[in-house]
Amino acid sequence: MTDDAILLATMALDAAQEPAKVSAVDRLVEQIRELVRGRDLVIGDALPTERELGELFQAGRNTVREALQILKAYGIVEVRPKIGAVLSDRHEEAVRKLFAFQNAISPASFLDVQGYRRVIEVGIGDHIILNATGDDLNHLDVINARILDVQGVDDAAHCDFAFHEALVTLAGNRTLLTNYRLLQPVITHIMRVGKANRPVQIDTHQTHGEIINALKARDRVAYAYLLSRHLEYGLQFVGSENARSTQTA
Amino acid sequence: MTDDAILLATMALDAAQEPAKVSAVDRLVEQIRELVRGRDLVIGDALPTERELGELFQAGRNTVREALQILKAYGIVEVRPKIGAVLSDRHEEAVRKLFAFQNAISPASFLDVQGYRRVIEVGIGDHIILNATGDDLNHLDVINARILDVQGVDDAAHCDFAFHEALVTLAGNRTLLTNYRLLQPVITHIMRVGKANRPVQIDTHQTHGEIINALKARDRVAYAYLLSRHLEYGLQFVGSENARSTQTA
DNA sequence: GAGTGATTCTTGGTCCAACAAATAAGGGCA
DNA sequence: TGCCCTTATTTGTTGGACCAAGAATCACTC
Repeated sequence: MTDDAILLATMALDAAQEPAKVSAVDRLVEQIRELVRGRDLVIGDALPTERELGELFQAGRNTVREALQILKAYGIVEVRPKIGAVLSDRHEEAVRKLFAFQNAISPASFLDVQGYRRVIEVGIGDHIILNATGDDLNHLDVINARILDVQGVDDAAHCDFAFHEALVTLAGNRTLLTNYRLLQPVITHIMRVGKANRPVQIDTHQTHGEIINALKARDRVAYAYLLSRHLEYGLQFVGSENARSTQTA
Repeated sequence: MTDDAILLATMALDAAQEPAKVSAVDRLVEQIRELVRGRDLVIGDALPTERELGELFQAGRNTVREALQILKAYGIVEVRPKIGAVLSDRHEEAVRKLFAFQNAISPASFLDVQGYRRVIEVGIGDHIILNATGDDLNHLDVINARILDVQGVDDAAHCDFAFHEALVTLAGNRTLLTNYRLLQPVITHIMRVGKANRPVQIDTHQTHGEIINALKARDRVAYAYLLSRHLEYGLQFVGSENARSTQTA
């Protein structure tokens, strides 16, 4: 945890590089964060009421509300009527939402995302083959089986993503997993489009199974081949749907 | 979720629009986004004033302001006094900031980040070797040369990152590049710590040069080896820094 | 005394009015 | 023309008002 301590300290330094231009709202955001840190509040604890915060920091309630809106957008608090603002653990979700927001403005092509996935999922093959236990791989089977039980396109897409997410989890790298999860909305959307054209739960389950078998056989070449083909397979369907794909993977 | 259904129904009666959020602020956020899309506004264009937005969407100015605070936190508008809200291109920066914020709460270890970088940077080797032109690789030389001209640790770290960023850029995948850039604060910090112990601009330049030469020779094995060693090389210094820091603390 | 229903009170959600600060815009002047 | 000053507009901030929803309290009944 020494790494984390240092990282934490410097991140704080990086964040505090805005000398001038302090609006009351920004000041309040920082003060509320300090309040949270100072009181050692944990997820689920409630902050003072808006009126109390205003009195505490000498600010109007509207100003407090604007600060809370920012904190809410950042996913650190969740404000419930009558209860007030409570500390939330939705920051990862907030990052995902913001990321999708950005993609909605300047959308990356499907091909682009699939290319990213290929680099990641193929790249972790070696680590999985060298380190994954039999139980790990059997767990993949369990997750893969779920796709046979669902009906709607949305659920199927979520099951599909859950499998790939489990795959990435086996890489044992938190940064990698966090980054991969960032693309969850985009990836599931790609899957939805693919599955909408033609329900392929059985095919997907089959292909996932082959990928798992390649891992069980510790065959890195087969794994990379099957995975690449799997990702490209979905592409031919989204290709007809979305003609915006210009990037090369 | 029955409450949501009821609320949704009333919203439909009220606004006759698609499932807008239950809050007027969230509704405004969406309406302003639609306004931007509908008018084909580009970066730098100004939105209507707060009062005009309020009149346009039947909302009070404070409500408009709360919506603008969210949009501002999301990095898609910037509010300037007297001018009003203008469209901004800071959304990527906003994502990075929020991502760093998340890391400050649950920080990943250095080893974790370096492992992520290894997967990415090694994984794109094949694509670079197959697709990069001579000019592309010469451009890497240009960027690499800059590290010899700088003095401070911070500048050296930024140059170092710029090289790796240029490397990832050659993968020609926007999603990949965006994700890599997300870790810029963390990565540059790792570099700062490494270079603080011992100024190694010349060594770094040398190693980067070897990596470029491997790419020029289209030698993927050498590229993967040199890059892996390069990333591990930095690790030993951050390791000693951690130990030293623990003793002092 | 326990349970239950009505009432009160607190709190967030929204809006308005007012003032301060900042600044773009326009007019006056050399 | 070019510069400076005034003015008007707009954001920044605050306080207050009201509403709706839900928690808390109290009164009533069994």
